Amino acid sequence: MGNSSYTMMSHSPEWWMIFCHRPFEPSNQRLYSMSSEMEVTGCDKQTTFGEVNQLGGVFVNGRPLPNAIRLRIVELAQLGVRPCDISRQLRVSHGCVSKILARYNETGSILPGAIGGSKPRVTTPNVVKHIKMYKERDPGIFAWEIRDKLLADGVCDKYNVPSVSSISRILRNKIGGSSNPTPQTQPYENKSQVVHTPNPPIYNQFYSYSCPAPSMHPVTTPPMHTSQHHGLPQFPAQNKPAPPNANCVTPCMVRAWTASSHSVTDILSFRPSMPQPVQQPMHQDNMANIGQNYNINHYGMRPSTMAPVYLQS
DNA sequence: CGCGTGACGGTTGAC
DNA sequence: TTGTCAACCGTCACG
Repeated sequence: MGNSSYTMMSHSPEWWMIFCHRPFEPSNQRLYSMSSEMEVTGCDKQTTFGEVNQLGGVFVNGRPLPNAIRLRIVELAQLGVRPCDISRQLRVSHGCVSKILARYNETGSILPGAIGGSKPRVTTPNVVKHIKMYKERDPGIFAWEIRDKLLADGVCDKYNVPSVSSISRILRNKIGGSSNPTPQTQPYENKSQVVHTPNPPIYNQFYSYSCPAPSMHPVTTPPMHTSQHHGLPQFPAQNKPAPPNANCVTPCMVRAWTASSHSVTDILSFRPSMPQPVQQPMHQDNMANIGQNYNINHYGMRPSTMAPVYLQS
């Protein structure tokens, strides 16, 4: 795979911040030791990690690019910078740039998908309850009819409606219909309850790499005060009410299997030209170097004429 | 030359 | 506690 191996115990976003500030180093060589920086940042002291791609950029195999880079990619694209130039400038493979921009175009989110874990179960207690109710009302009802009713009644949507076979299994195992005489255990009963929101968030933009189950307590968006979340640039929601589905703002990785609500405009609080906030995050200098090519670019992104507003961190 | 895409090796987290 | 599985990741090479 990559040009060099790495060893590290964890990939906290802090080290990305360090990477982001490192000057370019030649490719095809093992990365610099991180020990001193890690001590400074309080991260673990494992040394040397990361790989270098053909462009000289740093990446960790299997791990998403840091949000700062992802954000930067979208920002540059919005400014009309061609993907190939973004790729070269940020030293990210063009495939990755293409992927991130395509995802952004499709979902409005710059954030990576949910890594690991299992797909949320669709046969939640509520769904089972409704299936049971349908069956009681009409013992001769077919599974596909139940499926249609779940959709029609809004119990499920097209993304989380159980399959006909799942419904049949539920009828067989949990309701014990006479036509389904093979009771079996239902391994997923009372397991993770799917929180059904119209647009479940993917991650907090400053997701950490491990966190407790996120779906238990959706919370409303609090004002984002001073935060030390991993040192990534943060963006206030000032002048902008919390999006209705921004129900997870805890700094944790949230599993979601549909589109995200964490659009760039949710993360970046674009606002009309006004005095810039005092604190500027990383990469601000780079913005000055971008040609003012305010055309709709290849990805159909309208370059923003508003300045991204960053939170103090 | 720019870009989309799939294979690949890797990581992650629920089960 | 450990292993499995299926999701995701970014890079690379190809067309």
